[in-house]
Amino acid sequence: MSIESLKSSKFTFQSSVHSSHVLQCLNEQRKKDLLCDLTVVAENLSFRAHRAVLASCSDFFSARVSSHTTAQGLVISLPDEVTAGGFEPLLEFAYTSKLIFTKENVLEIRNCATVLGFKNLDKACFDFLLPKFFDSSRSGSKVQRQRCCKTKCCISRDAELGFINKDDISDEDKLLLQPLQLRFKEPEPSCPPSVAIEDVPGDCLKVQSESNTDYPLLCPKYRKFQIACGKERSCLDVCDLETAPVSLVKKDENCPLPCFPCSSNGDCKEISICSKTALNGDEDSLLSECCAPSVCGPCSPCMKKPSLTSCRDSTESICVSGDSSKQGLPFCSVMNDAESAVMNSNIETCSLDQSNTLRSEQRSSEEIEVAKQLTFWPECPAQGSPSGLVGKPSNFNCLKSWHMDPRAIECPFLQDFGAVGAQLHDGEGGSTSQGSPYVPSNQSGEDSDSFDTEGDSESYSSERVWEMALPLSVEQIVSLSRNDFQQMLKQQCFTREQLEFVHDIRRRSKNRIAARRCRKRKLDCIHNLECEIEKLRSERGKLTAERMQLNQMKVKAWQTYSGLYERVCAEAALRPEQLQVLAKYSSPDCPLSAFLCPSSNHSQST
DNA sequence: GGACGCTGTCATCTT
DNA sequence: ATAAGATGACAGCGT
Repeated sequence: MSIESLKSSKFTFQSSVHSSHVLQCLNEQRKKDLLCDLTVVAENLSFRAHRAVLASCSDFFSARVSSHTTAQGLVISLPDEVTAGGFEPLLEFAYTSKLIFTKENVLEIRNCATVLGFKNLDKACFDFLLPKFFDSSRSGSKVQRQRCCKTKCCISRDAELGFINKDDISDEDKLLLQPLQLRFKEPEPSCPPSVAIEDVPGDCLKVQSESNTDYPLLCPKYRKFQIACGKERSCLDVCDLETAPVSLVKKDENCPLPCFPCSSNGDCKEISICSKTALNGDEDSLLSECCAPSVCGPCSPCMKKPSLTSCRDSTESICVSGDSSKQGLPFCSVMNDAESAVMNSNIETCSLDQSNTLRSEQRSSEEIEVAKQLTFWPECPAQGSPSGLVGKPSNFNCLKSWHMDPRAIECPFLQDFGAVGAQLHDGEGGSTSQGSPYVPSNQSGEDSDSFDTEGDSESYSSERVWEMALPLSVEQIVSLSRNDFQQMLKQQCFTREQLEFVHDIRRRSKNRIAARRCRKRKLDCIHNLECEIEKLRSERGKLTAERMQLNQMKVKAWQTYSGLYERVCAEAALRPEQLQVLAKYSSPDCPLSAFLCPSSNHSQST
């Protein structure tokens, strides 16, 4: 395609975050009851909403809303079978794409979803999920799991392998299981439904209960601190807030701080399902959006493949529409994740043309030419390569140079550091990190010494990530579970240098986080011990005062009884030998003894 | 310029 | 065997 023809081409900018932003704004409006034009009544509760939103999610609302022309004040009473408890999560889902449910209410929600004709949920979610929840047929072989971290690990591993049956899990296990990211076994390698119970990078999730001595579920690693800090420990100590995925934060009324959904009774099982399909309408991908690391190939079908970062991912893509009439096929080139990682952005390359190999050469040069027409594209060699666009060194170079252009910093595409995805081939181009003329000389190559002493290690790591042309961010390298990480390494074609770097980044980042946790625990422990010391001091003061008071009372009582004894003995006119016998069988504390030998006993009692 | 606190990293141990 | 996390020790940096 010539430059002239490209100049006459139409360009399309497609933002995949736009829709989620819009939805988010709508949700905020709903919460503030702004621009809401619909009241939904379920049982005795009413919910405000935007009719357009509900109509777009639900057949029921679509039918009901379209039959009303009232501009304002439309009130829709839901059928009796739709409960408020079942509807509310659906309403949340309509505005957030996330369905939060428990094992207890999943059936209720499913029923409501069915009645209301909630799209994207029925088949993709419940039909898959419910058997996992309620099928007890697969529970036979499960062994009794140990509590604490090992439980989590076992469950995590089983869950990742898809062998888990939630019925097999004890309440404590559920507690541990809940924040994990479960991926049930996928029947098909492509586009399988999955359930996400999102992952917690932290460790044991048992929050200390009121009893304070309830340690059994704690990880032994934490037990020392837990025991040392005793009662003062709170959920904050266990929950790693720094790395907690927001979407799984449960609002625990017992915990003033946002923490993972743990409760003292061990009964926590809220599960969050993220769905992009509410935005893109891809029903099949409903549950796959929250799961395993996967490599997105260049073709549209693979867009359904699980995306590692889908729960938080926001992607931007540039869609360059070529002249389809000349191409013979629709041509949509979206720069792929490989490049996107290089640019710390999510610019995908995907061709609707299944035979993308043929066109990739054209596309690479075309894209460069097209990009040149965008004002922020700097000069770069328009090299073609028959090996395909993805991961081609020429494009990397271009993209790198683009990234390094100061103007590009303002480019919204470069704001996100997100997507995992495209394959990064190191074929004929070799390592893109080696000898790239676009990499600043002071940052190229291995410079571990300077790395260690860089001021901002994390940002430096991020820089290195794109220097190394890695298709994922530091955050992703660190936050991947072990299995996911291994899977990712298998799927990516890393050079040895890249591999070492990824491992290095992961190790150091994890250790950095661990060191922070460790220091925080120490500080918390010190603080708690200080509090404990204060408390003990205060308690000691109280006890000392109490003891003095009791002593005074004792003296007073002794004096009183002493007087009474004296009177009794005097009135009884006991003879001395009778008094001796009486004293013999009296305790030394008895006033009679003092009466007989006042000096010794009195001084003793005081 | 030294003390101090914070932070990242490494080495080592435990799980 | 391997990975992950915890933690002591050390070093660099800023105040």
